[in-house]
Amino acid sequence: MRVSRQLVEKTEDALKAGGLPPLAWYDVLHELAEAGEGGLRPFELIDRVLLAQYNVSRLLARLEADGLVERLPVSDDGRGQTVRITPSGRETRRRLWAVYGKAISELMGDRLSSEELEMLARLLGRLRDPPIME
Amino acid sequence: MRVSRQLVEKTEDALKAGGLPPLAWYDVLHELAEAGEGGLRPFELIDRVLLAQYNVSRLLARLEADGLVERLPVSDDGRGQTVRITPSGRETRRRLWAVYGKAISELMGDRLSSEELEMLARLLGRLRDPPIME
DNA sequence: TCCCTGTCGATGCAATTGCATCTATATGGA
DNA sequence: TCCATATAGATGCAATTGCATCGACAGGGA
Repeated sequence: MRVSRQLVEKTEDALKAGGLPPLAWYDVLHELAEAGEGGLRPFELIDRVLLAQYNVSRLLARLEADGLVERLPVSDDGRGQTVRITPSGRETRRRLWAVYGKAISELMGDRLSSEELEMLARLLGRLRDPPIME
Repeated sequence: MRVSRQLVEKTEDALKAGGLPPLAWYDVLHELAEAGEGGLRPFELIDRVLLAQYNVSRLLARLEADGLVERLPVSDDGRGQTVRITPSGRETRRRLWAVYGKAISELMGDRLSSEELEMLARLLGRLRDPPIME
């Protein structure tokens, strides 16, 4: 817990220092970028990014207000919507990654060998729910 | 990040289900219990529990309002105070631990062997700041 | 067709967090 | 002694989070 807190905190600090939005924005933009032009439904986002429903709802509102995503009505479900990343959103994601990726390599890559990193990933994977056994 | 989020979330859920306060309360009560009758100054607490200063200040106010800690003026520094855990605070800590400890064994102890747990602790220790090299 | 129940997403309200700043005291130097 | 600076801790205000609930639509059975 302590380690993950420290890592997140330092990464958030680096983002703030660069005048960039928080890590959660990266997560969402990343998933949406992966999803491509088809976009994603908010409920799909929810189980990918480990944020509560109301949190996703509000984060999407902020992303939309900043022009980073757009919401499209979905034809076969009147309740829903599809969220798609915009070019500006891709650009922001790229800038976030420049800082985020750098933080990861400094905080992790530089401290552990690749064997150790793999071992760490394997052990943590076993703690995931659902567990990843490999 | 994902794993630690899940672990914290599940542990918090277990605490809530038991009508208990959040994990941060445990951390502080734990440190104060370790510190014994001498208590701790708030600033000492801050670097032990990885909470921001204003966060500690407010958490202590809540703990005091609940009668779990008491604040004593400190003779040789008029700005400061000493925070000491009360019997009721020790009791609460005990009840928190019953749930917290159980969560740890279910979420970690049951999923990894003791060799793996030790390996995990060693790897994470290397990521700490300051790093623990052993 | 008409409910009943379930799912999608939004939101009012209270609690918490983050940020900046403030007050009060301490400490060291001119 | 007096002042400048530093440290301990609190707090006003805005943003975010958590909780509960709501409104809207979907889907299935009577």
